[in-house]
Amino acid sequence: MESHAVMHYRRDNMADLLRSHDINPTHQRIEIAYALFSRQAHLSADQVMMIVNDRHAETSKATVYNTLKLFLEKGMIREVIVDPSKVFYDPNISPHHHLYEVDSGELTDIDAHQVRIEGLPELPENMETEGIDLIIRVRRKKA
Amino acid sequence: MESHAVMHYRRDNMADLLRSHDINPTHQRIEIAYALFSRQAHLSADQVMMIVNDRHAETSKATVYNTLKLFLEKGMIREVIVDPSKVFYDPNISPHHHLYEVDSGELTDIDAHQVRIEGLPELPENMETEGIDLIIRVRRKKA
DNA sequence: CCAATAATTAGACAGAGTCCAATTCCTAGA
DNA sequence: TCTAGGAATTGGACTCTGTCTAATTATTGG
Ligand SMILES: [Mn+2]
Ligand SMILES: [Mn+2]
Ligand SMILES: [Zn+2]
Ligand SMILES: [Zn+2]
Repeated sequence: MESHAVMHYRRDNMADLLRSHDINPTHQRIEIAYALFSRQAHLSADQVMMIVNDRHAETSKATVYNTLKLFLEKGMIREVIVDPSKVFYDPNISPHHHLYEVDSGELTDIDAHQVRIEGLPELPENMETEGIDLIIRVRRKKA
Repeated sequence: MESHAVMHYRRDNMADLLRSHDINPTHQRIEIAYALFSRQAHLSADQVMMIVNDRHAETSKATVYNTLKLFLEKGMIREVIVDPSKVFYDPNISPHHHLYEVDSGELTDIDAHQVRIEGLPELPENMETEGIDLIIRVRRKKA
């Protein structure tokens, strides 16, 4: 007996997920959300574009970028900045860090609850933390 | 009486600095190193380009990019990936983290010695850490 | 001084992301 | 059911960062 069922994201969950983040569900938005959430993977805009238009073209580049930005603003996804050439979008919004394999570009999640960061300096009074990004850059040992 | 004199980088230090990193000093490389080290600032390639060609054009875009990459390979500078649109180059190679003011793009150093990061998972046997990047993203409090 | 090598260069090119005006879609009300 | 108007989508031009290449220029050791 499982105490926590693994969340499965199906296409027909997407409209509710979108609405719960104050986003009007449309065909394109549902497809883009489904690309990210069904895979639970870190995808670039270009990868989202290819996934969504795999069978037949139906979503423009402008819409992919508009939509990812909208999801971001509404807090439905996160962005991960590790590769200087492209942004990755992350359907996992729970507090977590990243392990980045620099050669392959593979990104792995690290639960933030098991990590403690201590000794950070106080922020100036008029500043507030928006987020703390911890990235472990790893590479395959040579030879 | 100061126990530690603040390091001042002058144009005529640059050739030795370059040589100490196994880099052949040339006019362009000296100018680019001087742009970074005299300011001790985090600069984008484009900013370096503008600084170096401020008085009169003498260094091409290709050379700026070639040279920054060379400095990086030789471990003379670091790169900082926080902004999705451009890389920052950092003349400070001592272990440190970054505070990033997302609205202005301003980057501030945080000495790594005063920060402890605990609870990171073990790496797979065939992997090695290349670096740990900790970025505190802050924004000005609204109103 | 000369030949070999190293460094620089202009400019073409590529990829990520933005922008805009025109079109299409959706929905609330009549 | 029809329609007006706001919301969303679109193609494609555009910008910006960074790469590449073949030609030129600078440096160096003999
Ligand atoms: Mn479809
Ligand atoms: Mn000069
Ligand atoms: Zn993640
Ligand atoms: Zn720094």
